[in-house]
Amino acid sequence: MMMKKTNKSSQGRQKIPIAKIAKRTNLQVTFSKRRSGLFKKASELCTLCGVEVAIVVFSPANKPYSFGHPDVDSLIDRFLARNPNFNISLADSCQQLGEAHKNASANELNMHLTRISNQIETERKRGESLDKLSKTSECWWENPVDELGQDELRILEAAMEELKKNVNEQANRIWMESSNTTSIASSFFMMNNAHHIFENSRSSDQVGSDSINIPRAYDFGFAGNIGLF
Amino acid sequence: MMMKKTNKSSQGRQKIPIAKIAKRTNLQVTFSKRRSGLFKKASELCTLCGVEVAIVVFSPANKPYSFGHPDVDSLIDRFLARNPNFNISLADSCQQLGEAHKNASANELNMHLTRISNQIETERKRGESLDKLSKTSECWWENPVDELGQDELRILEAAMEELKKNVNEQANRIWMESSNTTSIASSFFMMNNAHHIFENSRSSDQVGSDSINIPRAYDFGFAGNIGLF
DNA sequence: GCTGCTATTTTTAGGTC
DNA sequence: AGACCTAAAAATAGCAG
Repeated sequence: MMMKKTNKSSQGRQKIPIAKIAKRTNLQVTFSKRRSGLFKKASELCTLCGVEVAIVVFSPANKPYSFGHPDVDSLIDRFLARNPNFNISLADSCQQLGEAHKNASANELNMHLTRISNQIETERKRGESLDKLSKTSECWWENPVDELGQDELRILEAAMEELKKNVNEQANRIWMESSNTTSIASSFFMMNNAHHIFENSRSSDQVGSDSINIPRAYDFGFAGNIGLF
Repeated sequence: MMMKKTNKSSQGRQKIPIAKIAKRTNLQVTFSKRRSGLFKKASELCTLCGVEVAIVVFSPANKPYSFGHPDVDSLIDRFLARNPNFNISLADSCQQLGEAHKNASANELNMHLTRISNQIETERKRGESLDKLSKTSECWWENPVDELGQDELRILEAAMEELKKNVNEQANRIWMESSNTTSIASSFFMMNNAHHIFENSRSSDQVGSDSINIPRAYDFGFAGNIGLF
């Protein structure tokens, strides 16, 4: 109806091929916009369908960004729990650990235990989500484990041996329960501008939880703030 | 130009509020469509900007779906590598393990070692990405570890004690390297219809790698294919 | 569950500030 | 890096099969 404005301020969205963007500045802008779009889509999916979503993005400069509802770490935990060899015993596990270490470099060793201790800590922090399952387990295995310092492994090894017998039945019940319930206890979103920490500082940079957070400076003991988005 | 068809077959896209969808069937369809959309957006972001993205979604029925470029696990590893307590020793780690186990239920115990063995396996499978770092490590720690069966832990414990001294320097170098390179060696996408395995079967259901994969049936020893998306 | 359809909403490329 | 603008491109709600 209206005549087209002569000083057309924009020709609107242009079609671009899905291939690596050449222009650095362009790429940067697109990365920001599409990352936001992706996180928005994710949060909509969470709300609309009552599901849980975690996203991790590493920028071209290797800077991590993340979105998580209810939070990235618990979802990663849960995802990693899809278990290829569920019937492994603690002894086997430790043997594997040893085997792996035999052929590992110093760095690999560190990463091993980095990851393992990380897992353990995360594990310890939750556990409330597993409370409902506690009731179902017999306590026979708790008795022998009492004052285990360095010998805990042996004892647990034996316990595990027994434990294996109950795993499948238990697993069955767990899965049945989880597939019957649609309730995803969820109360907030988190969009994290994630970060690497090699010392012990922990900067948060989380977006979400109703409002946008205030960006914080990174705290690298050795490198300061890594540039480039 | 064309007159509008009287038998309008559709009123097109309807606006819906971003709130939990009430109708189960509707929710299911929306979940599928939007999940696909999300994964597509993610893959476009990867291609356009040369970045790495991992997504994990748990459906209302708790079934995990995932997208990852180049793959979910390595990105999760990398993400988890932002390490709150990098200086922990293997001894500490094992003690923590023991402590945690002391207060854990049978299921929790299994999940502990499930996760740990999982981590170990993942770790063993890669390592090629860390090859460049192998050179930098001294081999002093390899000598004592030779015929370690049940005693591997003690030996490694000692080794770790020494190893701690090199960690920070090593970490520094790793981080420097990774933040200086923009090259994200990437050659394919993976869209995993992930799964829980409580026995030992490993179904892949991976989409991507240039083409769409052929869906496979799940292989649960106890429950067959778990319904609901 | 899926594919296809279509009308509409939503995203976003390329600008400017 | 953001916020805003425009108009074209892309995603998708509701329905059919």
